[in-house]
Amino acid sequence: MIDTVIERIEEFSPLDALSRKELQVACLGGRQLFRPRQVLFRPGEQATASYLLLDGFACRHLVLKNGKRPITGLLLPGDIFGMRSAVSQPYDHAVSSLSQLHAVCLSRATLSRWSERWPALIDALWSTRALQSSIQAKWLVIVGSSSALERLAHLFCELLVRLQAVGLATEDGGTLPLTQADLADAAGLTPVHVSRTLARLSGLGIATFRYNQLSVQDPEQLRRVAGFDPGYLLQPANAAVSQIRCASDTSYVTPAPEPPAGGADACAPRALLAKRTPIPSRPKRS
Amino acid sequence: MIDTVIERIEEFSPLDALSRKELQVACLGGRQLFRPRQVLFRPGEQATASYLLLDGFACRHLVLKNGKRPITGLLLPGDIFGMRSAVSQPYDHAVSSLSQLHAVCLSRATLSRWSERWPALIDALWSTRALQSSIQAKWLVIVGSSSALERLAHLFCELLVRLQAVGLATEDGGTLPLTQADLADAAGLTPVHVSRTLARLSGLGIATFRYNQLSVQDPEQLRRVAGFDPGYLLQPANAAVSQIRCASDTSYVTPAPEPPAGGADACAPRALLAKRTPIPSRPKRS
DNA sequence: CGTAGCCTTGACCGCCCTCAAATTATGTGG
DNA sequence: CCACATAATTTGAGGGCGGTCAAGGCTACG
Repeated sequence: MIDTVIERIEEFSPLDALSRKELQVACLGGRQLFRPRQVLFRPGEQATASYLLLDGFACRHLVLKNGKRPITGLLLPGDIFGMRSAVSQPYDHAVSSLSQLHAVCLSRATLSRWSERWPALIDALWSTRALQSSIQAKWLVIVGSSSALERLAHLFCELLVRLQAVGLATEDGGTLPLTQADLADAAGLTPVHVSRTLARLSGLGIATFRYNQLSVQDPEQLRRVAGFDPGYLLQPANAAVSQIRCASDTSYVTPAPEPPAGGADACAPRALLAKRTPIPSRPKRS
Repeated sequence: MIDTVIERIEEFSPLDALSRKELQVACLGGRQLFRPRQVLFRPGEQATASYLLLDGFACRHLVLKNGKRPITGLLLPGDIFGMRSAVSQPYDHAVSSLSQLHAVCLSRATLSRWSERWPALIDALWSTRALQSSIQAKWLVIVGSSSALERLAHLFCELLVRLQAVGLATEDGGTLPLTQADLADAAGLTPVHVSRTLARLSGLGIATFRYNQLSVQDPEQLRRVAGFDPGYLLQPANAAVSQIRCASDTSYVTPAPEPPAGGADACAPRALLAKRTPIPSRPKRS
């Protein structure tokens, strides 16, 4: 498992032999076991370390006063959490395990050491975090604009693609250590309605989810129902890095053909010139 | 307006006289006018500059095949957009004006120059961007777990706080250059239902929204209905900076009392020791 | 074999969507 | 200033999706 996880991380930023070795050692040494439904981070907490998930599922979530537990992100093997907090920012949400899981503890000291000696390693870790933000943006769109069937279908598509990246699924299915209540909280539905919707998905001959096993009978149909476009999951080469990297690191700001000097640049009012089609002011829905 | 916007930006990262001057000059020189409902950025596009909004509203949004136009973020005076794209990443959504607006064009060359000479300035700009991500996370929770009344109330609360930061509103109201259709797309509702819900908000004696004017009769009640907690809008001093800044910039990773050396750190399995209360496995819903 | 957790099923209902039409701003040219 | 067109909002009727409450079945595990 460790090796697949590392391979996946390398897809974000290539690692030389030494930094790969460093990561492997950390994985073997800092490994920890968590039981299901344990709270790993609380809101307001200042993390002293971040974690790299090796196996099992976790989630970012809130606990509201009305008892709801909205899940804002699912964490899968290969994902990292506690990164921002380990740097400086206190948590504004909670992280909890959904299944039993193994995670590697990366202390702030370790991160600090790595960032001096193997920046590519840190870049890769930040990139996986950036991907999580991208997923969150997609969730906002999905939850705000689609039906229960579409939401679950989309969630399944996403999870399968993410799990395939670490060899834990095919497009025909995989193991999802989630309850229907977890799916409900992630999709903004109730468990009861998740149950009914899963029954419908199954009845349509598209996919079944039982005993933590997702089996997709008709992958193409599943993607069509979900309106799934995997684009947001593809880490655009090194681009994901720059998304997070601070612009004051000039090595990432290509100096461009030299500014025309002076205060204000000769910046063409592109949008005004380009006279583009306006937004359809009130498009018909569905 | 320019001065209030700059003052607000300074709250994220203090500027010395020179960089403030630089920003002022840019604002005066690179200023551009956009008409309402113009597309400023398209998905897939590679921006050549980013923009600082001086007055008027804009939004980040998508246009789906079914005709829906989910709004994933509202851009207010003092907000910045095109920042990531100007650095490297192509856009994955669109940015459009909602009202007539003025924005300052900051070319990549300008950003590059600033990041060399006045990193604090760039930090401040990135911080405002980080705040937008934080808002997006909150929207995901709101859209996924609350009613139309709560969503609109929450949106109003948020907009008022954000506008107060640039002196464009009080807690009793302000001007929102938005249509009900815009509110609908931002809240994941239909315009028809927004109309009804606004009528209800007004009927309850809480707030009225007419002719682009939001008037809050009972601010306390509005916040209560919304379940509004402004915490996510407070830029935690300099913390927002680090949220984006790459950890490989070691000046932001406090070196800590020195690692115990060696590969794996003596990292206590905190969560296992701390035997915390598990997540309420299936809490009653409101 | 009993208990607890998870899932299913049914009945009921309310929120919100859809379609459609009327009404009220807003803007433009005469 | 009025006539007209367009956009925005309101209102009504009807219906479906998804929530709520509650009971019963299934699985796992001690």
